[in-house]
Amino acid sequence: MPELPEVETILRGLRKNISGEQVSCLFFSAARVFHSDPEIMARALPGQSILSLQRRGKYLILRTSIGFLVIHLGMTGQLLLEKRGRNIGPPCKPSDPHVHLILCFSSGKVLLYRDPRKFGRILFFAEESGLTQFFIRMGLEPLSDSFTIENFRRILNGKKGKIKPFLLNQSYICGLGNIYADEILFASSLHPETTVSALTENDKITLHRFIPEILAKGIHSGGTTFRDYRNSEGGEGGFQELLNVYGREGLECRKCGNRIKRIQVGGRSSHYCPECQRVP
DNA sequence: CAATAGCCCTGGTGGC
DNA sequence: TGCCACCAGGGCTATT
Repeated sequence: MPELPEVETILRGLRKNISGEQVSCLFFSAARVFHSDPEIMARALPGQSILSLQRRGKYLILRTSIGFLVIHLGMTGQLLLEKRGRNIGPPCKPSDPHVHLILCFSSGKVLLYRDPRKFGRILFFAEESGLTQFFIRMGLEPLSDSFTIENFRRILNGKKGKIKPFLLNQSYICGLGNIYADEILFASSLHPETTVSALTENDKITLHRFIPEILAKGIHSGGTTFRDYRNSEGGEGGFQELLNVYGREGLECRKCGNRIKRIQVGGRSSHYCPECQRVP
């Protein structure tokens, strides 16, 4: 499940490898991952160069002089670089049925979008205004200067739900998913069912500190490979070795030795230590 | 407006 | 060994 650290790791890999590359040809499948008409994108992109790459929450944005290619990896999406596609026959048709987009570059490099579960999404915006409109409801970027304690307090203010669903809501803070949300709550010693309205000022300060800190650690480790995640070069991340609660149900808490529990909160499984994370 | 339930989708898993 | 129901979960839509 690619979350902010995984998307950031992919972004850095792509920046290194396809910045300035010119699209020579492309392939797209009929999968429902395309939330914009892929024909328009397919007509626009050949001949264009990748001018820059950015990330917004869990979205990747590839800018060309003719428009913006926006990609979300969903649950199982992968962006993979190949030197000169072994499984791509001319012009560029995939043998892997899970590959839904291929960008071939003039240099011979190839970028594949692969997504077995098809929860990902690909969009194309010819105008920057369309891009801006698309991201208008996105929340605070947790690793940007806008993630101040004042802004964090402001988005928490008046919320009635539990902290775990709050952290997962992309219109409040963008980029967190189930893994990092659980890890942030463990680091903050907060039970996932704590109501937002019950958070003390100290809780808020602690959360505000650990949200960027845990995400930065994830990026430093190259992301978390729990199952499907691979970086753009096909490699695995390292943060799964450092997880304290996610995926550790029944195992001993690294801090206190008690058994890690798993419960459903807001329809999502939540892993926590009943000893270290106080009951609300 | 805010919170929540249901839906999409397929590979892996566990029970028999 | 084979079969199959079941689960994971990001983000959107519909509902309360």
